[in-house]
Amino acid sequence: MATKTKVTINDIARIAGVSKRTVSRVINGSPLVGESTRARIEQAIAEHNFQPDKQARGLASKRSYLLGLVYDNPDALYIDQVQRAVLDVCANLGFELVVHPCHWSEDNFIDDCLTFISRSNVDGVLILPPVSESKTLAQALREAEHPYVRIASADLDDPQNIVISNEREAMADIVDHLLKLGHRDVAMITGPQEFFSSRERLEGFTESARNKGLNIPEQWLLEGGNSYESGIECAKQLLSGEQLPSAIFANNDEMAAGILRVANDLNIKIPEQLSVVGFDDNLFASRVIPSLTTMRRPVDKLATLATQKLIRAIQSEASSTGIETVVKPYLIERESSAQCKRTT
Amino acid sequence: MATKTKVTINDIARIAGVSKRTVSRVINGSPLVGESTRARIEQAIAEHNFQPDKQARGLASKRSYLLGLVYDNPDALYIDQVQRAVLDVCANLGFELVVHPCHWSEDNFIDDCLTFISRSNVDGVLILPPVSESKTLAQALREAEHPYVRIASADLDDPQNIVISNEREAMADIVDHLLKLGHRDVAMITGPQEFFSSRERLEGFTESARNKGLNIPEQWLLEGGNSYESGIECAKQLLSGEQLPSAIFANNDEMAAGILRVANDLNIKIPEQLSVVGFDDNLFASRVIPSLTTMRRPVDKLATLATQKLIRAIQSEASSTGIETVVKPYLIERESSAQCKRTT
DNA sequence: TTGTAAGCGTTATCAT
DNA sequence: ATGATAACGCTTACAA
Repeated sequence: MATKTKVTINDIARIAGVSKRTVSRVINGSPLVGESTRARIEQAIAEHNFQPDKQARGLASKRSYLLGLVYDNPDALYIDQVQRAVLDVCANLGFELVVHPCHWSEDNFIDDCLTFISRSNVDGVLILPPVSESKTLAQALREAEHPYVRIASADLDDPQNIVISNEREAMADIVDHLLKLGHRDVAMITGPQEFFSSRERLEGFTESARNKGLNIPEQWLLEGGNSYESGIECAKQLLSGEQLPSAIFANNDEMAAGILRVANDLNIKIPEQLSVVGFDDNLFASRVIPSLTTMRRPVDKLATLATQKLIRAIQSEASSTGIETVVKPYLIERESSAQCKRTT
Repeated sequence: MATKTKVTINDIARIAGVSKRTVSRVINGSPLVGESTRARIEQAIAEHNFQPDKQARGLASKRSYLLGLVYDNPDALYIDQVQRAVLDVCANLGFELVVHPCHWSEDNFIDDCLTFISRSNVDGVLILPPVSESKTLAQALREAEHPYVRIASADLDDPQNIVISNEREAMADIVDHLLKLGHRDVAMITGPQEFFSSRERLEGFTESARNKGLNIPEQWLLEGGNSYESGIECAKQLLSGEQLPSAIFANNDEMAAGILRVANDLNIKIPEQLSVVGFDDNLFASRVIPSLTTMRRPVDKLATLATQKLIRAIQSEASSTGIETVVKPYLIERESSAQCKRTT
C-alpha cells in the first residue's frame, strides 16, 4: 500500500516527461497547462500517491499550511468542540492545526502569542474567547500582518476578522422564557465584568428585563468568577437572604451547577421553589440533576465559519465576503426551570 | 520591539563575522566552537532576536519539530488535560503540537493516521487511549519507522514506546475501599469489552474481589458503553431487580453519573442505600450531587512522561531509559460511597 | 576550530 | 504552454 521511498516532484516530472515547474503548476491548479499534459501529470501523481512536502512548500512560498488556535479557556468541552470543527475544515483544505493555550492575564501574553506565531510559522490564527476580546492582541496581529479571526460575542472587529454569537438577543430570549413561566423575582449571577462578553450579557439581560417591565434589584445582581466555586458563593448569598428569588440566571453552566449544589444543601427544591437557567450547554448541563435549562451557542458553526474566513484570508482569495458573521444561540429547556408557583 | 524584516542565519553570520556553518553549530549546540566565537554569535543572536526557521530547518534536516497527538476519545476533559501537559514539555524543547482526532472504529483509520503523519510531517506521535490499544496502528508505525509513544493502561509495548497507568492495582484499591465500608453485594458496570483496558479493569476487579472472598454474581456484571446513556441503561437493570446491590462500581464517571440519575428517579438514596464508585475523576465527578467517589488517573504525569520519551526518541539521544513507565491511579473519596447499612 | 559547497523539495522569475 | 535556473533558510559532508 504505502510507497516506501518518498516520491518528490522531481520523480513525477521525470515520470510524466515534463519539467518540475509544470508539475508545480498542476499541483497549484494553474490554468496554464495543456490538457493532455495535465492529464498525464495528474495520473502520475495519483499513481504514485505523491503529496507535496509541506516544509519545502512552506520554505519556497512563505506558507506553512499550519493554523494556530489561541485560547485561554478553562472549559475543555468548548475547546474540544471547536478543535473538531476547525479540523474538519482544515482537513478538506490541506491545513493542520497547532494549538496554543495561553494565559491571557499574564502581561507577557501578547509577546507569548507573537512568539508562538513566529516560532510555529502558522499562516494565521483563530482566537477564542475570552482571549478574543483582547484589543491589544488584535492590534498587534494587525500590525504584524498576521491573518487572524476572532470568535467573540460582540461586534469588536471588521467582519473579515471576526465571527460573532449574538448574545444580546440570547439574553432577551432568556428573559422571555422566565417571564413566560411567571417569574417576577429574578436574580442573575454575572461573569467577571472585566470580560466584555460578561458585561454584554449583564446589560443584555437587565436591559431586556427592564424593557419588559421587570426590574432586577441591585442585590440580586451578583458578580461571579465563572467557576463552580464562585457559583456556590453567589448562590449562598442569594439563597440565604430574607427575600428569595424565584429564578436565577447564571452566566454559565458551571456556576449554575453551583446553584444546584447550594439549593440541594439548603433543601430548596428545583424547579418547584427555584428555577435555574445557565449558559453554554456544557456537556454536564444535561447530566446534572435536575438537568439544566441553558443557552446553547452553536459552537461548531462559529468555529467552522471562523476557519473558512481565516483560510480565505490566508489564500487572499476574493475576501471573505459571503461567509456569515453572526450566529444566534438558542434556548434548551430542561428540568431546572418551570412555572413559578409563587403567589405574590 | 519586534524586528520588522526577518533575520536569517546569514545575517547573524555576517554580523558575527563568521560563516553560516559556525552559526549553525552554535544553534545546534555543537561543542566544536571556540569560546569567544560562540560568545560573539550568541550575542548577535540575542541582540537580533534570531529564531531559526522551522520550515527550512525541517527541510534540511528532515525534522519538523512538530509532534502529533492522535486520539479518539469522547472525553474532552481528558484530552484538554493531556494537551496542556504535552505543550508544557514541548514549549521547553522547541516543539509544537499538531492535533489529530480520528475515528478508530472506521476501517481506514490506520491509513488516516499514516496520512496525517506524512502530510503534517510530524516527527513523532503521541497516542491516547483507546486508540493506543490498537496493535495494528503500533505495528504500522513501527514499520514506517515513525517514532511514537502510547499512553495506555496495560503493558502493551516496549518501555520506550509506552507509559502505563497501572489499573490492576487501582482495581484492587477500589475493592478494598468497598470491603472496608462493609459492602458484600457489589455490582460492576464494565466498559466495552472490545477495549483492552475495559477487560483489564473487569478482570482486575473481579479477581481482586475473589481473592478477598467476595464473589460477584454473573447478573451483577453488566457491560456498558462508557456513555452516560449506557450507564442509565445498566443502572436501570441493576436497580429494578429483586435483589439490589449495595454498591456499584462503574468503569467511568460518565456511567456513574447515569447511576446517580437512575437512583434519583427511583428514589434510592445515595450513599445511604447505595454506594457508587466511578473512574477517571472527570471534572464533573466533583460537581455532581452527590459528588462521586472515583479513581483518578494522574493524566498530566502520564502525558508529561510520554512526551519526554517521544522527544528523546526523536532526538535519539541515549534512549529513554530513566524515564518512568508506570504510574499509579489513586482513589478520591467523596459523597457517593459510605458505610454499608445493610444487615445481611 | 572554522569554512566551502552541495543539497532538502518546493515555488518564482524570466525566458522561449 | 513549457522549461531552465535561481531562490527559500537551513543542515551536513567534506575540507582546510
